Formats: sequence, C-alpha cells, structure tokens
Amino acid sequence: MTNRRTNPVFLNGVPELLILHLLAQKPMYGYELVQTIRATTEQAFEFGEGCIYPILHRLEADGMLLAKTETVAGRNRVTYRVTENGRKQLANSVASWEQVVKAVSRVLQGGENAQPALA
Amino acid sequence: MTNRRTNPVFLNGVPELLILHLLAQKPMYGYELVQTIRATTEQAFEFGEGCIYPILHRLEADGMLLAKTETVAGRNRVTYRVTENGRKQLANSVASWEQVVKAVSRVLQGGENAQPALA
DNA sequence: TTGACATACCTTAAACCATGAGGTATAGTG
DNA sequence: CACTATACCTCATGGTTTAAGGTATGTCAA
Repeated sequence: MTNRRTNPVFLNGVPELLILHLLAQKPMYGYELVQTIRATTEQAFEFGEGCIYPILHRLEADGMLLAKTETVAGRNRVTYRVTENGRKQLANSVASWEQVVKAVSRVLQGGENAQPALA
Repeated sequence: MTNRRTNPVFLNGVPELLILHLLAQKPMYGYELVQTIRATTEQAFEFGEGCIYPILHRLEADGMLLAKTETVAGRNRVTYRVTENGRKQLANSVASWEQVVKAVSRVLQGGENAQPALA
C-alpha cells in the first residue's frame, strides 16, 4: 500500500520508445534526455538516470545507437544518434505502441455492444 | 534474442485496468475474463491465467473486488464484481492511463511541427 | 573558501509484473 | 478411452523500472 510511485504503472517499454524517437529527431546525451523527457511530458514522466543509461547502453550494444564521446567545458559527454536499424526499431515500437493504445481503447469503449466471449 | 513475445512490451498495469473495467460492466469469473480480453482485443492481448488470477486475488484482498463462489454444471466458478472502492480505483486507473497516452503523444508529436491530431 | 548546486557519467539491489509452464479436477465428444 | 474444453490455481523465470548510491567538474553566492 502507500503507493508512492513517481511514475504511473503503465510504463513498460515506454522509455525506450521515447529515447529512440527523441534521438531520431536530434542526437542527444543521456542527461539531456532525462531533462527533455521530463520537460516535454510536463513532469508526467520522470525517468531517472538509472532507467535511461542502461537502455542507452543496451541500444548501443544492439546496434540501434551510435555513441560519440566528447569533452565539453571539462565534462564528459556521450552523444547518441540512431542508426538505420534504430529507425526500423523505432517504427516497430511506434506501431506496437499504437496497437496497444487501440486495443485498450477497444476494451474501455466497448460497453453495451460487447459480445460474449463464451457461449 | 529472437524476441518471441506473445504480447507487446507496453503492458505494465494494463491487465488490471482492463479487469476492473470489464468487471464494472458485468460480473465475471476469471476464465471468462481471459477469453473476453482476447476476443475484445482481437488477439492483440492474450493475458494468460497466470497473469489474471493473481491480479484478481490481489484486487479482492485490497477490497476492490468481491468474490462469490458457485457451482455450475459440476464445475467451480468464482465470480467477481467491483466494489465502491473498486470503481474509484478504476477511475484513477483510467485517468492514469489517459495521462500516459497523452504524455507519449506529446513526445511523439513534438519536433515535427505536427498539428494536433484528433482520434 | 567553503558549501551548495547543477552538470554528467555510471552501477547496483530491490521491487514489480507478465510469461510460460506446470498442476488439479469435471463434463462432454468421438 | 482419449481428448478437448472448462475452471481453478501456483511458481520459477526473466525483463524492466525504481531508488539509492557513487564519481567528478564547473559555477555562484555567502
């Protein structure tokens, strides 16, 4: 009880989707992604760095992202951009997400004319 | 890897949401819920019984559902209906889900100067 | 000059959730 | 008699997010 979650419970896979999309728009580094997601969703999502960094590493290892390390103002930065495979993966993820939204809507809106599943 | 999942990866919390909604429409038993979800979503979701039953038990323990056991044609049935608290919880879950959808849309549509799309 | 804060990277244990496989039992069909 | 459908259930596994921690530099104010 005392469900003190910072984020809603519907997030499985969403961080990866958003990361791929944002990086497809413009190369970014991890810390920047964390801030951007929080700002763009108006605090609806607050994915911590412990969520974002592992995903970035995994996507890079899977060939979805390319990393470039640089030094800016004495600090390290690892900037990521999506590869061709990453764009394909993004398209799949978006389609998958839209399918989920559609399926949930179908159940939530099916009130009266819901057909009995069993005879 | 061969990502051979039956369901998409975006499902966290969705089964509970659908269960609450469906039971708010009409009392049902577990096996019926499994079939109904699969039928209503046209196979988009196929939540197994290992997913549904634990949720039913937890929701009942939390006072969101009321169970009634009966015997039909020699077989046991446990029919669930939502309580007053269950309906409140459902309203919260729906609101939460809509917030998630909205937040994801905001990110996915940002960057391309896209116009607000209507459903 | 000290301390706080923002930047920027990272790891790890724990919690949570769906999956997939297994188990029990009855009724009906071929 | 075997097989399928119904109807309940549990459990180990794996994947994902969380929350907390660690490292280090630059900036600004007291």
